[in-house]
Amino acid sequence: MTATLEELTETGYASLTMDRVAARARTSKAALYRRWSGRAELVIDACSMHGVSDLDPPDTGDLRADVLTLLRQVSAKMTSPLGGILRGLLAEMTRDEEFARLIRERLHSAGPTAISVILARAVERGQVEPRILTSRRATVATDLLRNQFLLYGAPVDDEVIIDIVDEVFLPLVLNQREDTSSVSG
Amino acid sequence: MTATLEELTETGYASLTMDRVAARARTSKAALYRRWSGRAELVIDACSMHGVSDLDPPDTGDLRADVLTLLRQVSAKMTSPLGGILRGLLAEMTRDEEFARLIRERLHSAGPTAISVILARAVERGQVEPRILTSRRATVATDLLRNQFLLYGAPVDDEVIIDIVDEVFLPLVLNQREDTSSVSG
Amino acid sequence: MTATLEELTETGYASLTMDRVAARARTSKAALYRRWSGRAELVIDACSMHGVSDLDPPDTGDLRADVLTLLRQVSAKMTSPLGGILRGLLAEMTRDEEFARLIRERLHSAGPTAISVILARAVERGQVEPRILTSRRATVATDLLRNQFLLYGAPVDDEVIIDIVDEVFLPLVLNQREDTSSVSG
Amino acid sequence: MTATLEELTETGYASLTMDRVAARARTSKAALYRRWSGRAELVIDACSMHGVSDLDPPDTGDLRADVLTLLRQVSAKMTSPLGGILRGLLAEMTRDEEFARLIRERLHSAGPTAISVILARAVERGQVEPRILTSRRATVATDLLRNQFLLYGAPVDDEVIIDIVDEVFLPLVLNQREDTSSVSG
DNA sequence: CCTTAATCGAGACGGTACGTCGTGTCTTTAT
DNA sequence: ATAAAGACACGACGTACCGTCTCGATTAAGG
Repeated sequence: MTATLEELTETGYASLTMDRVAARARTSKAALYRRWSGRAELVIDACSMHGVSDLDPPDTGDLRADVLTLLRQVSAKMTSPLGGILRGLLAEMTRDEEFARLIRERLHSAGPTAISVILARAVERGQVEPRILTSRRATVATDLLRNQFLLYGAPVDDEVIIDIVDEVFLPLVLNQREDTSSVSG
Repeated sequence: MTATLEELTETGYASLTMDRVAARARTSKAALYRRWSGRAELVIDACSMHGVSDLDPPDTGDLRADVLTLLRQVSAKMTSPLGGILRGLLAEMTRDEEFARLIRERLHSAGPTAISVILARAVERGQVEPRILTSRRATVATDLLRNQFLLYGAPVDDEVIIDIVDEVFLPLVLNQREDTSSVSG
Repeated sequence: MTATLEELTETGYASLTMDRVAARARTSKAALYRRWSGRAELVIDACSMHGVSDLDPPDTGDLRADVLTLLRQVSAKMTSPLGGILRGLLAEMTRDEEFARLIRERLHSAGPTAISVILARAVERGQVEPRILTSRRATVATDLLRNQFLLYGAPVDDEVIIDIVDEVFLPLVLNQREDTSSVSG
Repeated sequence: MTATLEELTETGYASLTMDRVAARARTSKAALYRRWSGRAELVIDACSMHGVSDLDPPDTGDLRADVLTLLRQVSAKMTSPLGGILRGLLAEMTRDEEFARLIRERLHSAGPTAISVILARAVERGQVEPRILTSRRATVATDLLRNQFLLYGAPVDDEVIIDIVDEVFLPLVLNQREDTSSVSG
């Protein structure tokens, strides 16, 4: 619903109310509750409909540049109201497991999906070993960025992003030869 | 306030109300608002007073064992009401930067503090290079665990914890010689 | 609202609270505030709906008897919770002129209306001159009774009522012939 | 207490709070409660100390002029915060009879006292029969004025005051000869 | 002159009511 | 028959005063 998105961008997730969404949409609360069971569901749907967390994975031919670009994109997204939305939804995951699953599906697929595309290309170029794609190392960069955002807010300092990439991500995913040159060099 | 903690453990952060805390403490809402400016401040204080996020860093003589133990302790903590509290407070960090800072100080110091103690001992044993202590790599384990908890809830699967330690943490912090022996050994 | 009246009769105007009225009516405070802007408006409406200040003017064929009966009826009414209500509303007339007007319309019409009916019949019988009906003398009895109640409380002594009628009211409204016989006789 | 009077004139009786009086007097609420048992007592004392309801009975040599002047003085008083105070105190008379008595003594003596002085002089001049002094007729003018104020607020229209005097008061108190000359003349 | 009392201001306390807001459901209108 | 508009019961919010009570600090009186 476009009214929902407008409310989200104007007042943020915490201040969004069903009343206001209904009023702005020139409809009734009952209509909202017919389609969504509550605030969180409404917001999730509004976000995923609008492709809020969609990212087009950069393709520069260089893994490091790709990852840096991706993280900067994610950081920029979090600076928008989406940051507050993510916080709010994480808080509401305590309600039930079903709802938690829904949130994960709709909101947290973006980063991991994009990073796996980037990594897949690096694997094709021989920079990264294929087994990395299915390991925990694949999502370390986005995971750390998300953690950084949640604790320290957005935008994430570019130094932190570079740190995550050069100090943690690249040493973990680049294959041996690259690894040694990067870490010990 | 002990009444706050009782409410937190019984009904969780999301369901905690000032009215109930006041009633249980046999005091008045006014008294609560005199000391704390709202629900979040009250909870933060209650938690930090009670040392909710205090951890005694394990000391087994083995870095891997220490870290595994620590992460399991943190996971256990998050399984308690503290998990919901953390989620709620992260959501409320949008209010203002001052409040966000307060939350970071009171709640997120535990993990990093404990891991740095563990790492310091590993440095003394020669397992880890001193520069790691001040690098981003030091907190990678707790950061990833926190991220895992926030996305997937508690308790965190022990396999995930082991994965974080063996796939990410140890390769990043152990020096070359140790690295090969530990990971490939 | 019947709940309001019950509260009024049980605890009086001063002790009536919106919370209790809402609770007793098995409704919500919000519903009360939607219809009435505050305690006073609620009470006014409750009283006038229930015809609290309605009086059926006595018709004995004798002006003196009629007026005595009326004043005794009013005195009896004031002895009920209505007395406290009147006091409370008079105090709240300071709020604004609009509200003051409302109170006058709803609560103070009873006495004057009844007395004018009584006087009109006396006019038909030739006991009272028609011009009295529109003069200040018409309401002297009820005005003095009200003043007496406000200063000295209810019930008003029957001697006072008789005094008001014989010493003040009748000498003022009875026509010349009657006047001389009554006052100087 | 001067602070009480200042509060009364600035915010009126209804808005007067013990906290503010204490703050303005640079003293403590405890000190107030040591001397007075509540708001009403405090206000009564403050008023009677300051002679708020003191009136100096006019002496023009003419009963009608005296009474008109007196009523106009009273009306002027009621236009000041004293009007609201009177309303508030009348409302609080429901508390207990002892308190009601206190209010009557302190606040309602002014009008009646002054009018009896005026009437006494008229008796000396032979305009009024002595028995009037102890009858209900003596206070009719002030009683009606008070009633008028309570119902319709202050200031009381001068026409009303004149009406009370010429239509009600004088016909009741002037002796026969004066009566006919005054009313019909 | 010092000490002990008493008194004071300042203000926190437990309560209670306020009036507002948001929720999720249920009812009324008016197509 | 549907859907907007909105009333409804519920309950938490944060504020304001109430009247009481506990502090130190400042006096004042007594030793």
